[in-house]
Amino acid sequence: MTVEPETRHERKERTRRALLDAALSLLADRGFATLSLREVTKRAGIVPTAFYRHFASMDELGVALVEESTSTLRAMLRSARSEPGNSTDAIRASVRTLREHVRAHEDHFRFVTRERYAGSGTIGRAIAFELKLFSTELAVDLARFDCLREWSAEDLHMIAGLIVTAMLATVTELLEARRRDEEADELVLRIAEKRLRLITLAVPNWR
Amino acid sequence: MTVEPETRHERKERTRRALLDAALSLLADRGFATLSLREVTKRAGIVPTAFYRHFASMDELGVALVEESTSTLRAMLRSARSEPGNSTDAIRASVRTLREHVRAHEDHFRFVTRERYAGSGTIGRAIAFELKLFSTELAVDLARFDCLREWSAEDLHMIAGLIVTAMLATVTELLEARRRDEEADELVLRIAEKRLRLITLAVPNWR
DNA sequence: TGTACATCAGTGAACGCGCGTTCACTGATGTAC
DNA sequence: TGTACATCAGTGAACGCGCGTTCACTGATGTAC
Repeated sequence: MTVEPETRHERKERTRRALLDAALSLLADRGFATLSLREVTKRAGIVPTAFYRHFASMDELGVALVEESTSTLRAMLRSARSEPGNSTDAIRASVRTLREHVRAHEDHFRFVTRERYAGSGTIGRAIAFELKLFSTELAVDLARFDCLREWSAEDLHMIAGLIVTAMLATVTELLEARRRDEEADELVLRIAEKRLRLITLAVPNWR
Repeated sequence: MTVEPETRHERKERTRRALLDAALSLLADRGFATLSLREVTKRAGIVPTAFYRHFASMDELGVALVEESTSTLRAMLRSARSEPGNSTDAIRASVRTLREHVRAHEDHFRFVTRERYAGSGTIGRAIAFELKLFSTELAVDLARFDCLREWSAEDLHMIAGLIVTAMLATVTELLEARRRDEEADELVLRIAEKRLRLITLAVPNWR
């Protein structure tokens, strides 16, 4: 086993990563606002004062977590886009995609769903902004469907918002249905599918 | 102006009320977990140690807030129940009822929507439990409608959950649309009505 | 390649502060006779 | 009604602790020649 040479830059990046991971692991059952700088550095294995080599404040670390998390969300949206046009299949596939991504990045999804309403600080606003963007992108996607082509912008945003809200509810349900409990997981997915199906069934009757 | 005589019990009750109100006002833009006992007692106008004459811990105060808030929620459900059977009118009336109750008890609604996902402590669990109960009661109400009479229990709970989720989203939107901004308020209500209408339109197509 | 200097991630001591909780207390209200 | 004692909401001093932030530092890595 040879010793990997590591540049100063690489080492710094590794410590930054350790700080972010330390924060994420501490966030498993608490809100971001209750995290202390000393706690995070302790778990990351550095001295408190070294924190400032990476972030000016805990708030700045929080913003970095939002950025990471939203790029996870975006990756999910990209996956979901390449799915069948048939609505029943699309729903099925979307929900499965959601499950996969939630399981692969539980900490990011927990962070987003938990901090969304946690306060009125920088983090909450950043998350709200990203989710709004997310909903808007979904509205654009929906507009491509034949049956929705003539809907007004407001109505498209309304339905996109409803879908995002329903999906976020599913995310928190998945996070509560503890990993490995296959049965609870499947129930959550079945209800999630039903919710989406209900929404699509309403479309032909609109107006 | 005569001096009101006050029993020891009345005085104690008044201080307890002051503690709850102090907490609620501090919760306007922060999470419950970030509140300190000293801060709450300071705002309530008593010395920190006197806190223990009323609650064994901040957590116990939090539970008292959950109880208060859920009784506010129940009062709202009761109002909503005495509404017209016609679905369009019922939706309109429900949304207006929601607005009224939110405006009358902003602090309770903010507390519930914010602490719902805030952590995994006693408070979050108590709120989740109450909302589940709320959703179940709504499912029972829905079962009385002709068009939903033959739905399975799972499907009724699914639709009730969707409605509760949509309504909670409306609550946070109302809390964000600052009081007095009549225009923003009306927009929120219009979208809220549309969401509910969309859900009801799906019903005849189910199965 | 070798040397001399600059950079900078991480260290460790120190600071003042607000925290939750303990304790013995005060003095007004309540109760028993 | 008057007195003597009990209750108990609220007080104030004190404690040890973890907090964020400052500062001068160390020593390995990077750079210029």
